[in-house]
Amino acid sequence: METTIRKEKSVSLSQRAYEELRTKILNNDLRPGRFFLEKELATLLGVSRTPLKEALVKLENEGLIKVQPRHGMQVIPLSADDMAEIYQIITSLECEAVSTIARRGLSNREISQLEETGISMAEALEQDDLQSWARADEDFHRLLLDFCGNTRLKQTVLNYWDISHRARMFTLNLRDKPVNSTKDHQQVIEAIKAKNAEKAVSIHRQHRVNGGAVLVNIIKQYRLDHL
Amino acid sequence: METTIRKEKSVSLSQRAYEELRTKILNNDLRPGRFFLEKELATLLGVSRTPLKEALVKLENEGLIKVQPRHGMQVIPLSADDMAEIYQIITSLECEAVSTIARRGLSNREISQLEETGISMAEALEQDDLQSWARADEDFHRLLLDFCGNTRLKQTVLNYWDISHRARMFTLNLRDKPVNSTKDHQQVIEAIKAKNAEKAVSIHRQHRVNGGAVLVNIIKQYRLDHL
DNA sequence: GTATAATATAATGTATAAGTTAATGTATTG
DNA sequence: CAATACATTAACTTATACATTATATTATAC
Repeated sequence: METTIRKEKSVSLSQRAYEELRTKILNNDLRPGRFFLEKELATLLGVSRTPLKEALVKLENEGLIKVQPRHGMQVIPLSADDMAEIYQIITSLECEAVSTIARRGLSNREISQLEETGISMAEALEQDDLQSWARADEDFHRLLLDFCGNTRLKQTVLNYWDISHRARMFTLNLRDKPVNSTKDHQQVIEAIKAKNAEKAVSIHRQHRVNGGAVLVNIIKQYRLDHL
Repeated sequence: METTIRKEKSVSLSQRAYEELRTKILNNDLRPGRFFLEKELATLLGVSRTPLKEALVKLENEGLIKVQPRHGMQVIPLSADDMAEIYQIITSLECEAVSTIARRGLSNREISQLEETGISMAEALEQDDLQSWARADEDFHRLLLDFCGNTRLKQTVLNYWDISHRARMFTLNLRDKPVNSTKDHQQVIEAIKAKNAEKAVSIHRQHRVNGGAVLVNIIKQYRLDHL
């Protein structure tokens, strides 16, 4: 508790503004496309404009928002085309990570960690808990990025996850039950165990291409052009 | 002339600070690893600290610098491992672009544009003009990114090009004459013409993997751990 | 009624002062 | 000589005042 307080005190206002704003964006608390003026946001976050501006520069650089001078900032709405672009990048880089891992191999401990996420996903499905399922699914993908060992690749993918997060969470309940995901993950793990990079990449790519297509189609189907 | 002045006037001080600082970084005008205090940079660029801070936030976000509170900012030195990481990402995303292009095909005009860069590269080699060669080489890669049509993928790759630019320019004169590059490029173009995505990707990947290995090896060989 | 010019307003850019805090220097003690 | 405590200095954070400029509103001319 005390360390939390102390840690909280050491975070600058600009860092706090950044984190709060980013959380609101990812939680769909700020309607995409709507403009928010600097003074509105400063009041909302309880800071002056200087730390707020710093936060806005970071978020714009990360592709989550766009600042239009004199009109304010807006959460960038995501179209189906945007999602297709983003998934193309995520797929490419994750496959690169999978390829690296499969060629190098993983320790038994690392394999266990991956398998545990599959168990969690299956349990979450049994309990009809899509939020837990999504977290376990993300754990799987994140572990792949961790094991790859390329910190910049991981950071780049995480950034694109952020950008697509709202759309992924928004459409979670609109998709069919993700029973295939667990199978795909298991097959990727098997291929990694066998050090079959080509197969691991092929399965993972198909997994991501399918997932991306589902998402893009939902956006088109529901005409959600302001996600 | 007047439009230049007017355009110049409309660029904010923070944008100007960002561009000047970025140019200095890419030109190796600021020694990597050395710290520069905010007030030093503000004086150097002739601005106050507010626009400078904004510039620093952007550059740090782009991975070109690191700001260490109370010590100032430093251009991030690049090690051989860093370059290996960066080239892994560039290679993966460029190959994704090549795959997309080769599967979709290019117009005759687009093919011509690519071939023109090969001509420029050959001419530059004849004249022993490595700077011109480097520009033509970059033109080739940039066109691939343009034709792919994924603006985020292009932006991400350009950002990593930026980060690696200093190392690439620094080592330009330390590498063997890049005669293979022109051949590789030509073969990629031929495979794209034939809509052979697998072949185009394979050649391009090998091209980039080789280029990356050369760079990484030069950094290791010359012990250039502060590039 | 429409187009244009003038004016007012509001949003943002920028500079800088004040406050906070971390780094450094110095003195003291064991 | 090393470790620790304290004082000083310097770097950065933050708030806000002022300047600039883009946008909105109003007035005027045709």
